[in-house]
Amino acid sequence: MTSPPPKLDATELIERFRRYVRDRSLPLTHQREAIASALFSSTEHLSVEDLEAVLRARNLHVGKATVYRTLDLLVKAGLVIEHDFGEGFRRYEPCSATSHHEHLVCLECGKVVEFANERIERMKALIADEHGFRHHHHRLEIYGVCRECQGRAGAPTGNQTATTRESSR
Amino acid sequence: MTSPPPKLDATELIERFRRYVRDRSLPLTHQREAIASALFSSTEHLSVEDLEAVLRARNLHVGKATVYRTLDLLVKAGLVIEHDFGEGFRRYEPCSATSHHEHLVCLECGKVVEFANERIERMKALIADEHGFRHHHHRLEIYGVCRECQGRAGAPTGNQTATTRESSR
DNA sequence: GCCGGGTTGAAACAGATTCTCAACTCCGGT
DNA sequence: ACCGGAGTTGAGAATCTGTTTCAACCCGGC
Repeated sequence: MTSPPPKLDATELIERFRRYVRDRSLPLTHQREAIASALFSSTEHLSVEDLEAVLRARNLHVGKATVYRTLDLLVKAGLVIEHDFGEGFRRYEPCSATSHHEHLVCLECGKVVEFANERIERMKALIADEHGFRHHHHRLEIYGVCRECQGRAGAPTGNQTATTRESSR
Repeated sequence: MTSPPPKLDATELIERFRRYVRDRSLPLTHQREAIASALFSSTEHLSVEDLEAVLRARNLHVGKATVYRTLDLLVKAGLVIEHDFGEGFRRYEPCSATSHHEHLVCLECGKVVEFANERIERMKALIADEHGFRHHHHRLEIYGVCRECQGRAGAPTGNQTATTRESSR
């Protein structure tokens, strides 16, 4: 069984971001703090739209151009991971403390469940080797229908009940 | 050992497409034949832009809406596989005769190498199961640097133009 | 050849992301 | 506190991929 990977503390991430920005003599603006804080305070895979909603809820006005620019900065700083689940837009996730993890995505409700698997990790290194590639990173996403959604639509299979809800769009 | 997965013959694929269309009482238009033929005659992972270039080179004029619609049809027919390598657009590949395969992508030159791995295939089914997901499809891409590119410079000193693979998206 | 439903293509549209550029902010030096 | 300049911001325009619209057109059965 795979356990839910705990995230780094939001405060720790913010601190690292401040350091990153300062070390490069870049200005630490209110907008940057607001965006980083909003994103780090979540454990979901947020879209830009989601993020803007969080900021609005905090009564902060930040232009979308700035949101995109700051996200790029956070990715470059290695504090945020960018995902593309094939929805036509990207999602962003605070950098996890645990090693690389993969994603199960429900095609019906968009729920994303994370899992880590040591064997897959090893295997992908092996395969890269086998083909003479120096492995850099990889992406593995499994798309399917989660238990809850199987209960609803077409599947005549049993309708067992709830599992933990991890994230929804 | 993974061997290069051979494609189905272009003629065979075209024939299947004709059958698919006919069986559904859909009209077999010149545009559909042209698009299918253009795509099937390639073993690459073509973008819509690539495909339009092939059509132009054959002096065929097909509207882009039709290209997109026909690609959807081919995917539905199971004769073409749609890929999203996170570049901001999709690529299409004639359906291979072999089972599902994965992709190794070189970050330097953009080369794509295909491989299949039975164990990964099994493992992903297992993981989906474990989380109560009905598996639909998945995507696994390993990004790294191929042997040829490792031979060349690694430092940011020189700078070959070679390939511009700097996908900002 | 006629007819009718499915198809086509140009252009409008839609959604995500990037670009433009004048106004503004951060921050180190004074 | 004040200045100055480099870097940032934001509103909107622009871009890019992909979809929708709709009148004209083609395919295929009769």
